[in-house]
Amino acid sequence: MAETARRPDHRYGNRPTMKDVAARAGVGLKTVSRVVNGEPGVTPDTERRVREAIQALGFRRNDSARVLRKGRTASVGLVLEDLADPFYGPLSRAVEEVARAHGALLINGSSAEDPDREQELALALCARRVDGLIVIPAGDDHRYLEPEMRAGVATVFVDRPAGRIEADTVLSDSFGGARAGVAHLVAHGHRRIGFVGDRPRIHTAAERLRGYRAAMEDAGLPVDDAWVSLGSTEPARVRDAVAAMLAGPEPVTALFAGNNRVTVTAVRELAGRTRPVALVGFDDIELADLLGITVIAQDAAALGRTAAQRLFRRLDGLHEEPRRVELATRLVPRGSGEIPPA
Amino acid sequence: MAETARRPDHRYGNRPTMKDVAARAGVGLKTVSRVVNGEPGVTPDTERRVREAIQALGFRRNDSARVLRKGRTASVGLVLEDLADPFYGPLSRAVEEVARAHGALLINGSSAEDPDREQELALALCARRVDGLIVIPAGDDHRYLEPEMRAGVATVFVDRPAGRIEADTVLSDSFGGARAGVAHLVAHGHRRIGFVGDRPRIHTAAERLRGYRAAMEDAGLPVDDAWVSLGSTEPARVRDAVAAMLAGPEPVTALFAGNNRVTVTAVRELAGRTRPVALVGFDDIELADLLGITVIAQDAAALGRTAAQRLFRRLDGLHEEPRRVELATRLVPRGSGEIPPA
DNA sequence: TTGAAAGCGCTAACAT
DNA sequence: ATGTTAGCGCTTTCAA
Repeated sequence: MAETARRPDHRYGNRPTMKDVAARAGVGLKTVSRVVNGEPGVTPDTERRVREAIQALGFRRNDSARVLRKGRTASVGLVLEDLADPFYGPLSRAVEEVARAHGALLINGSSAEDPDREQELALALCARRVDGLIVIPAGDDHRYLEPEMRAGVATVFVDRPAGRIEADTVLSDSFGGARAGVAHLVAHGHRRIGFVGDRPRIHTAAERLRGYRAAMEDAGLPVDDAWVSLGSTEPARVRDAVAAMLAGPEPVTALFAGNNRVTVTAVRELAGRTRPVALVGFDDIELADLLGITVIAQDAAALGRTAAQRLFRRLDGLHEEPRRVELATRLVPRGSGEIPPA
Repeated sequence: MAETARRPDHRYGNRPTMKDVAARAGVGLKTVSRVVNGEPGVTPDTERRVREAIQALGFRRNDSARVLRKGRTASVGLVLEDLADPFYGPLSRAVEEVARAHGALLINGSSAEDPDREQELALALCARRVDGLIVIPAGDDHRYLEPEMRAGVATVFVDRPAGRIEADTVLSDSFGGARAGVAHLVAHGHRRIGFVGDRPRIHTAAERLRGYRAAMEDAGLPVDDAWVSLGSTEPARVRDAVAAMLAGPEPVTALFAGNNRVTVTAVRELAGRTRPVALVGFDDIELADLLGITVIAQDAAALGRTAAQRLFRRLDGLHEEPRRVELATRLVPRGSGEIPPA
């Protein structure tokens, strides 16, 4: 009596369903559902039989089907720039912890700083019907998310603000941080200070440059165009920029590095030189303490945590105007920022 | 003529469905499906009308429903130890890149080195019907995954082997790497060498310790129990371990650090001392070049890439015995490992 | 070229 | 306490 497959076997390797469990346990489908979901109204004996059938068949609930019916996926999406960047690891982890506390899984992807890829990723996540979306923008126009947000996808932007739409946003105080860092260099006697940062269309890069200019202006210092260099954070580009600022008859005596990638390369470049050059970098870096690198530290985990908390508050039904939160940065003097002008 | 809601509005904020698009475009449901999925057999004019309706309604295909029907989710799960650990960032990113090349999304979660949490996460991913699973094990018994793997979830273990089941595995050569690192210290004249590693039930920690013992034995050197310390990688624990080995009348003259977390703390501890102590660490670390830290480097990205490639080959129907791949490590001398005994 | 009907595996609503 | 029915939004199958 050969039993023929009831279902085409291209799917899930022919996994058992609740129906199969019900048949085996000799109960109704809904009873299995009750046991699986821990709902009340099942006698201990029935429950035992159902559990045995589940065990014997190796049944596991298909959450895709569940999602389709319930309308919530218990998952949130995180679009960031590069999972491999040490700045985003703690941020992701913090988002994950909050999600976990709310019983949700985290789906994440890297935009690689490409606006098209950001959009493609964000929309793919929406198609998966993530309950919420946390985005570290690569692009500066997020109107493509409007239909999704109207349809109920809670969305929070982190690290950089949303472009051309209103949305919850959690940022670090890039402007204030950079201003404080540059002021610190000024206080130590520097007058020719260079700024090497990320591409200008990146919000944080622009803000930090603005902070630099503000601090210079506060001190009544002029800014020579040759002291400012924005662009890719590729080591070669940064190295060239640093070298250029240190060349010539009136080289800068101090540098402000716009983010962790720039700082790392700048430190390497300065290490090969004899004349001491002061340095303050935005973002803390592992082992910066041992190298004596003065930094403007921002709390990546707090950024992620704050954003995720906001997201889940929205999912819990919070209805209010989008809010913009700015987290303070902290100057950590370790030596490199306290070197006097040569 | 008030139009009443056809669907309860607790779901997806009442998103339009293909049915809605079909009604608006005045075509059948299947025609919409054809357009959305780029299937042939639709006249340009019909397609245009459908696209207009999609645009007007802000329709986006519900992939949950699609998954239910098709049986594949185009997503893979990654269970790792801690997304915030700089070792796992590049690994995740590499997995993501491969997944992306195959049109799949990545869902990842941290086990926090807790076997129960690893299992909970892995099974939650299976319930979501990820097509495949990449696991960096926290536990040492993975029989719980047997039903899932039989049901067709492709599974690859990375960084550490699976416990009590047969499965594809991608590892670094921890034994060989540690052996080479310790041999390097021996070659520089050290006879009393300490080993500080992670908890012994973690496979890589055990293998590296084995490599340490092998190198010592190769050199005909005895190993004093006081020179070996395995346990948590918490800074306090590591600091105490290092301090203990450096105390007493016959302190170690060199240290082998079992992983990146240990190395970082060991470097900090040694930096505060006057007597020079040689150090070789397993795992490369950012800025280790500037600090002159000699390391056994492993390629985290290659680990992730190799595992993901294996996974997708399985998903493409590869049928063969589970294989175990071991990637070579590389000794990178930078100074700390070449310090002679005090 | 197009569409109607069936059904993926589950849960909500409503019997019994 | 338990079961039956309908239907989530899509794809598959088959007919027109």
